[in-house]
Amino acid sequence: MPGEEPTDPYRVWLSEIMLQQTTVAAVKPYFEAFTVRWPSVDALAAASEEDVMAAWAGLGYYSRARNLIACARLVAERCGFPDTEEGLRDLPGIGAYTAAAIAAIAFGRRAVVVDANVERVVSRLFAITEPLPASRPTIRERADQITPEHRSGDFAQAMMDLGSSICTTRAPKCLLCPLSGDCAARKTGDPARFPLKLAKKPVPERTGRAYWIEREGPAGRDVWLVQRPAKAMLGGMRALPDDGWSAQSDGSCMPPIAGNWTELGAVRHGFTHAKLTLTVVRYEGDRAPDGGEWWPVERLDEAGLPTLFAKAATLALAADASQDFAA
DNA sequence: GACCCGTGGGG
DNA sequence: TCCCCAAGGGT
Repeated sequence: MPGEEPTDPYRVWLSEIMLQQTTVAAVKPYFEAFTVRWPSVDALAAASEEDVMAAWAGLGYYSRARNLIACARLVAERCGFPDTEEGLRDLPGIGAYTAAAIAAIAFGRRAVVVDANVERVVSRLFAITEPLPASRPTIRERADQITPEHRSGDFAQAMMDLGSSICTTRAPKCLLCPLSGDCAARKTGDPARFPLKLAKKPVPERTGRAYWIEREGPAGRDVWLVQRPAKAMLGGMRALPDDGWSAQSDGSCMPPIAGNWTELGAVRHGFTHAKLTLTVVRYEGDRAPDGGEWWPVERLDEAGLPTLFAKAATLALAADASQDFAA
């Protein structure tokens, strides 16, 4: 990966977007699927938004997928990626980190690449006692000082590898670390204390309901799916209808149509800033709601449901199965 | 700067 | 089980 073979800006960009706040293991199958299905930025630019969102389902942070499409279309229109940090920085979904990473790795520019790994390594190397996030400017300055003029992309990848495999958040493997002799945090005797961080706010508990509405359609069983509004949580994704729960407030418990509803159970799901208990209820009746679509239950895995609603669907289908068994 | 946005794995 | 957190960006 580092150095030798020419690095395709499209693949570098795609992998960097996918890797934002996401582990390599989680990204791998998605990266493979995307690059097979859309081998170039032009191919991705020509894809439908619906297909890309569905292909992203399960990876999380869905605004990345919306920005991915917008970015691909801009780049295709302009006949290629800009080859400077500043040019890249102006594209949707590309911030300071990603612009620096692409400029360095794909275009061989000198750039100071600072992600959470580099923050940790640098904080320890220099034993920076100011807590994050206030220490960011200092960390960036220090990172700039140790970034070489040439092959800064390889340097960045080496720093990130060091941070993810040796200079880990907990129990850093200092005995294996090539920097241990220079590490100020190691000299303090407690390197894992770095980087210092401000205490976080507690995560609220929320409750909500999801509605399972089934019919016997012309080609088999269908379930009613809706598309979530673009900007909110899980924005733009297909989902089961729900009662309007959010990270800020509980749902209303109001079903989308009147009728008999049967509680099937509940699923738990943790988001970054809220924990949710989602009760799944099934409609017993013959009316159809509006503002959505019937989706074949047999092909539900192709609907691109975010993990929360995939869990809810699994619960509903298991309840169906046990009911069929009882009958 | 603060807050919003998912998910899966490790300890 | 629970908590922490990861190759961040947008507002």
